[in-house]
Amino acid sequence: MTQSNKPIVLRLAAPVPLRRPFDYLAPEDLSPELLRPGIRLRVPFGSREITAVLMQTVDESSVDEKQLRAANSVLDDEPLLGPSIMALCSWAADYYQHPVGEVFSAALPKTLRDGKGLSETHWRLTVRGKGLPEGALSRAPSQAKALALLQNGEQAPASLSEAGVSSAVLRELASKELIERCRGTTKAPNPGLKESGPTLGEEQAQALAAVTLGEFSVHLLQGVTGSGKTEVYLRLIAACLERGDQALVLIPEIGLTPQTVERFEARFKTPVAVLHSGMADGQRFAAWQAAQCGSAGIVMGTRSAIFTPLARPGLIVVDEEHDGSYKQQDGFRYSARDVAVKRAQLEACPVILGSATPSLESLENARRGRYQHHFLRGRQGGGELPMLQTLDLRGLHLNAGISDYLLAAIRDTVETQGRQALLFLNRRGFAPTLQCHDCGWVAGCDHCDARLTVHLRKRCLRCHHCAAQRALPPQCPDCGGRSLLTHGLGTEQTEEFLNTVLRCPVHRVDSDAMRGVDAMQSLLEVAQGEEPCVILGTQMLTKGHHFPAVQLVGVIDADALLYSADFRGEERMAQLVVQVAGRAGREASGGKVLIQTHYPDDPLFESLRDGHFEAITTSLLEKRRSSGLPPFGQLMLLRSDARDERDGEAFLRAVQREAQQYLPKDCQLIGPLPSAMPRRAGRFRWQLWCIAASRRSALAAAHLLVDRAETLKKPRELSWFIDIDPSDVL
DNA sequence: AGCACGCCGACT
DNA sequence: GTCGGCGTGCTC
Repeated sequence: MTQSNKPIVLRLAAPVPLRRPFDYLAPEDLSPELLRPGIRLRVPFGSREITAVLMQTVDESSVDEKQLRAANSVLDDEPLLGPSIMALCSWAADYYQHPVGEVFSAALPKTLRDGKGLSETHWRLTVRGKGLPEGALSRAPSQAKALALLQNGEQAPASLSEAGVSSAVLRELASKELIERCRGTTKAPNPGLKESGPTLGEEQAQALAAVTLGEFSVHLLQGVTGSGKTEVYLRLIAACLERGDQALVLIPEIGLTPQTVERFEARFKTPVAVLHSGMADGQRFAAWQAAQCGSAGIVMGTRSAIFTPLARPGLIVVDEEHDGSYKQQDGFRYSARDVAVKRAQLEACPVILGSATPSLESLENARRGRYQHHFLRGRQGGGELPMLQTLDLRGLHLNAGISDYLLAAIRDTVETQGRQALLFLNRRGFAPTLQCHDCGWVAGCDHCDARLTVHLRKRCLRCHHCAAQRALPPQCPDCGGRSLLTHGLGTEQTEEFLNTVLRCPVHRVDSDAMRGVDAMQSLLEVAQGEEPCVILGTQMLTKGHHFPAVQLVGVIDADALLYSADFRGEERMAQLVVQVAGRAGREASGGKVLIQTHYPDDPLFESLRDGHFEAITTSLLEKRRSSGLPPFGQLMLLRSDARDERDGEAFLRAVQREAQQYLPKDCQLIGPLPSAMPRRAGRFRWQLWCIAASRRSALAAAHLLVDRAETLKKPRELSWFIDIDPSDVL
């Protein structure tokens, strides 16, 4: 009996937007044990050569073997991605129904995606350097010192420069062939502390004790601003490092301020690798490598850092887990918080989700006992929670949105008490509408179903949904009328008003005012300086920053948040008010929060006033349960985007018709519906909702929808995508 | 996403 | 007569 010598088939993730892997034959003359999942290969792809990641080797290809091409070369002798990251990426590609290749791309820095090798970043002694007789470099003390440091093994450039060794000295030693570059290898992170933390409170100690390292568990750590969540993270990280493991810390996008990193660096001796989207490729690559080889004990980053491989993962922390920036809003639309939980499971380590205002999803998971729930109720350092007060706006006279009562409170804060006031208004610009008083014309965007916002400072009209911008017209373009009115309110207007009635500085904090890299930094410096002032801003203000001298927080228009078309409007409003309130009186006591609303009797405001965030979440969860919305039903959207007004609707309707008969029983298709803003940037957007009662059928439904959408023929210029667990349904 | 192949307008 | 416009179809 002749046994045919079956070739090994390589299943690869190729960096193309296709939802399937590609099979190849192994390169000629290669010992099979080198073909380990997680290595990269160069393979011919159409007419070009690409870098792909080996997912697995299989005995038989799903395509005709004659069509298989052989890989050109193997790039790595060791897998770049370990088994848990490999499994994580495969899971994510399936769960989010996103092309595998693009998911794997998220786990590699650009340099490695492009096929370059791991760089040799560290320094070590050469044979010659090791054999150097004692006292040989007595005339070059800095070189001798560097050599002495390297006796203990290879060193990263960062740790050498910290020890006072300049790169010039290293160059000199390298030219004498006493030292050489090498690849940094796994090395236990230095678990030592630079400084010890404060004594833990009882609740903090309890939370800390509940986390067992070395096994999977999910912990929801709920504590108001100033309750010491970070201290619990730091203690856990210390324990993790003590075991020789690394910790991965995720923080929201805007929260990644130098201060956040500094706080960790001040506590620990181990290097902290920082990863975020704004970094240069080189820096990012260096941080990735430090995480992957294990030379950094702490890896800290924004959303995308969740896919960074760690040599010895021991703990994952997701700070401000409710934060919207954890959900990617284009391309690969994953939630880093949810991926973190999956990753912890695969790595068999604990994950801590921390927030003052947890998402309803996490709260429900805690209620069901899937997550352990820990509360930190007391404020560290004896600071008291600010008093929340609603201000009934009905019938009151307003100046730029500010009632006389709020103005008096601001005056009292800055002028009498010499403290700072923080005002929150979630609309930038001067006014959201420009109208002609003579004919009623309203300035609208040519490309979106939106009104243009008046920006007086820049004397222009801007669309906040696309790039459109034009000069402020001197007269009505329709009738030539000269009296143009503005309606509604924006931060610019309130700023202008406050400047006319207050003597202290008014600092505006929105994406217009915070253009430069340093703008936020210098504002924070002003705020730390404790000079009496008003800080007026949008959403930007609610994230993480410390304003120690703020005594009064004003929410100028709480109602606007409630009117959101999104079903998460109320949840967001409550989170936002609590977050913004957390900025008040952090160090001092007697902080006050004033919420301006026309609906002071709304139970939501009543609960906020009484400090019952839990009462709010309980009632919101009840509403979600009765309507079958998340977290009780799993939501996904098939969204279309086309130049033609009707194409998207027709396409989604066709998908719906075909999918309907195969849909699991506990799933429901709704729509197609036009988006809340049907036309945006010149494209018409439609969406098909799918709500599934169970996770299992949600996955089946997602497969089904994508399969139908891929098969059905569609107009050329129509594009579609699926959004699993969407954060915004607008 | 790339990239090639493919069939119609203004240039050396 | 060709260079090149971007429509459309494929990539193991």
